[in-house]
Amino acid sequence: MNSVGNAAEQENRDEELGEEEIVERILEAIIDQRLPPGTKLSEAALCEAFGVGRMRIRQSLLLLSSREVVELLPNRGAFVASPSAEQAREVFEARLMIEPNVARLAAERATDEDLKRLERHLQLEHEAHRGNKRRESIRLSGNFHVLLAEIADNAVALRMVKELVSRTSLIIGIFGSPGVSNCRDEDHDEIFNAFRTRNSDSASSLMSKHLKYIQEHLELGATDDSASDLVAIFRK
Amino acid sequence: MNSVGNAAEQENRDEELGEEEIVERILEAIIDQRLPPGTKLSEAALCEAFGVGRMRIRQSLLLLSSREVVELLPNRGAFVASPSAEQAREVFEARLMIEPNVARLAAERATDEDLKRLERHLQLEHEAHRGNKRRESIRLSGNFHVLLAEIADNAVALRMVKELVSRTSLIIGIFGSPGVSNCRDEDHDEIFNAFRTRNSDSASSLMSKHLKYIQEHLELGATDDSASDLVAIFRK
DNA sequence: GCTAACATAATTGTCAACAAAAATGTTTAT
DNA sequence: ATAAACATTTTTGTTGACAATTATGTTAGC
Repeated sequence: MNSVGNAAEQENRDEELGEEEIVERILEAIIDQRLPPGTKLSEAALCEAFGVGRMRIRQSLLLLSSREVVELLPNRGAFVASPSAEQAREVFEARLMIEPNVARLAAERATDEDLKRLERHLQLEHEAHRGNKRRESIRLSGNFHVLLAEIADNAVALRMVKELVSRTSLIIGIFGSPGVSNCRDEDHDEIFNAFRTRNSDSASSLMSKHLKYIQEHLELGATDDSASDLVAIFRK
Repeated sequence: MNSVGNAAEQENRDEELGEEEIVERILEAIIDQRLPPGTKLSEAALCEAFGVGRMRIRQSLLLLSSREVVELLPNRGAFVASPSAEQAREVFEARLMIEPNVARLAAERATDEDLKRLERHLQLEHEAHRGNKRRESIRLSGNFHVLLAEIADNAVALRMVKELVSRTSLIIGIFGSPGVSNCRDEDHDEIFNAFRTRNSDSASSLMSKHLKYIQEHLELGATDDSASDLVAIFRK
């Protein structure tokens, strides 16, 4: 009926949803690419989808826009952000600043329990990869990076990595090669090996190479402006 | 009359204020320590102060809370955040991840015009320092770091540095030695010299040392929880 | 005099109606 | 037939009133 999602109102039994949950749900859908860049997020549709009042939705969209994952145009409404090539470069530049350091700290601080968590996670990644389930694969790939930030045990860095990973999902959706899953899990495996041997320098530099690899396999430089996809699509 | 500010309604002539401006104004007051940590930000007072409706204020406070500079307690209202010692450590750890890299990039990318801007800024810092004007000094010290992020020309990093600098102002207000201004401008001068000679490695490592210096001159480890300041104050 | 229960006031959270703007569809004139 | 002007519908933005919760002040009981 509406384009946002047909899993509506299955959560009505549990009283009401907080805005934090709504943000998380929408974010998840964006990361999974069920909500591709440019999608209109109409307030009415979201109200029905989550069974909440307009105010909640409005706050949630404002929060999402503050994370740069939703664009809020005055009197026009909310849209899933479609990052430009320039923004994509900035996101990766920022990731290269932060995540090698996060990986280093995580390698230093990981407990045995953390290593087990990582191992379980990598198994899931492999299964999703072998099963050729693209959505699941992208989601888990991103989650690996978030998991490292959790292990690094720094809430500030965690928030930043979460935002950068979300935006990267959008970037891959726009500039990524259609068939290929962009994080190859061999890279993640290598990083995990550095963790097992407590080689934090190695973890850091491997993360650096990994991010550069992802960026180099994007097709930046082409589609200049995101004015409207239609004009780009229908000119040969 | 109200505790928030007596410079009320001087902006009514220019139609209305957008939430972005309100956020910026409140943020500025927090950075200047005119709004110390823990201050209640009542909606009604802010409405009067800025001459806008309650919705604008509500949105602004939500935005500020998403930047971790305002704490939003359900049914209790908004308060200026008072970071814990643990959070302070996390903020500086994050700054140490990001800002040395920002300084390196800025040193590589600075135009002649940028160098002039930096020089002018350092003059202002010196004047504020000599004039013993603490507020202005803190504000300008923070602004130096933001200025580097602008020169580095990365919007993502700029946003992060802005947030981290804001939170650092709160941290200094809580854990800083009362009399001393925490950024010594000699450090900033040295970093600027690295810029002049285009020594980006030096800029990076100087920034690292600078941040460590600031952190070491805080008194972390003491006041564990920020339950309520009063109980801590009135127990001898 | 001190504590607990109650009543009052103030503040925050929510909703529904209304206003404003934009997108869409229709008519009309050239 | 095309394009501009107008009307309609849809969607967003804002205001005000009301409900719910918390804070404060008062009284009653011990």
